[in-house]
Amino acid sequence: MDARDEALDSAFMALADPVRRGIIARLSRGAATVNELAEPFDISKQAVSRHIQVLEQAQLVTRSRDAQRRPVHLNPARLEALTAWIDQYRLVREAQFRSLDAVLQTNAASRGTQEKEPS
Amino acid sequence: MDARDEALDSAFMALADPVRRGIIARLSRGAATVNELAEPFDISKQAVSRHIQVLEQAQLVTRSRDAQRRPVHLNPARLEALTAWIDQYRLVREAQFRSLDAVLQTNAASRGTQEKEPS
DNA sequence: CTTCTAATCAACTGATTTGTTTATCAACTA
DNA sequence: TAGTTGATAAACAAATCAGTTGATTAGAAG
Repeated sequence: MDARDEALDSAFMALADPVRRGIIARLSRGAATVNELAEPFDISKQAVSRHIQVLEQAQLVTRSRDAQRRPVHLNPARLEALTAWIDQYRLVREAQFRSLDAVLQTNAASRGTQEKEPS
Repeated sequence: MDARDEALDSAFMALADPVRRGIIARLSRGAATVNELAEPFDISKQAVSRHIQVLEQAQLVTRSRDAQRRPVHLNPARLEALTAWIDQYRLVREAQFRSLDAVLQTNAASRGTQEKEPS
């Protein structure tokens, strides 16, 4: 059992906010500063700064230094970790659905639709 | 700009909890009842019931009826929607990294490692 | 030194989340 | 009928989160 993974906790939580997802979307086109990232949103720069801290703690973004600026960079590796977790279960289920399809095709609806667990 | 998507809000939020991720993991091996899902956790069945409601509201799971039981089923389509969102940005960034690699190889480190923010 | 800019810290408020316990509902069973 | 089981609802406390405003650090530029 995984499910005791704080990295997944913080990463999924970080993406559960439209502002933070907007920041991710912006960063996919290149690094940006806090002021640049805050511009499209109707909240204070302090609020955006804390959103970025949330993303940074989740390791979805990293930060560098350029004089008094602190550009934010996307970290695709963490995003990949999330898709890996999801696919781990999504693909299993879909494989089972495909198997079910195969069984139904093989049996060719030979018996009456007896369903205890409906699909 | 998407980022105003409440379905993504609720889905990512739902996965930001180890109990709910454990439920997803269990359901990837087949449907289960609340009591079965609650068994591995050290919290009350009521708490698990509400976790399932969170997953249901996020449309990550569905429920059917079997007498007084209410089996919970995984909904792989929603999981796929999450990977689709993530990949939308992850792949862009990784493509840019590959392009950067190509540029670096072409230039063959001809100039000193000058890293500013290419704005 | 003084001022401006980029960014963060601190304190506070209101809303939301997570868990508990108690009580209730609905369907099966004896 | 009464009793049992599966599941939920309601009310509450503790913790956390998202936003605000105001003050503060650190570096750049005058």
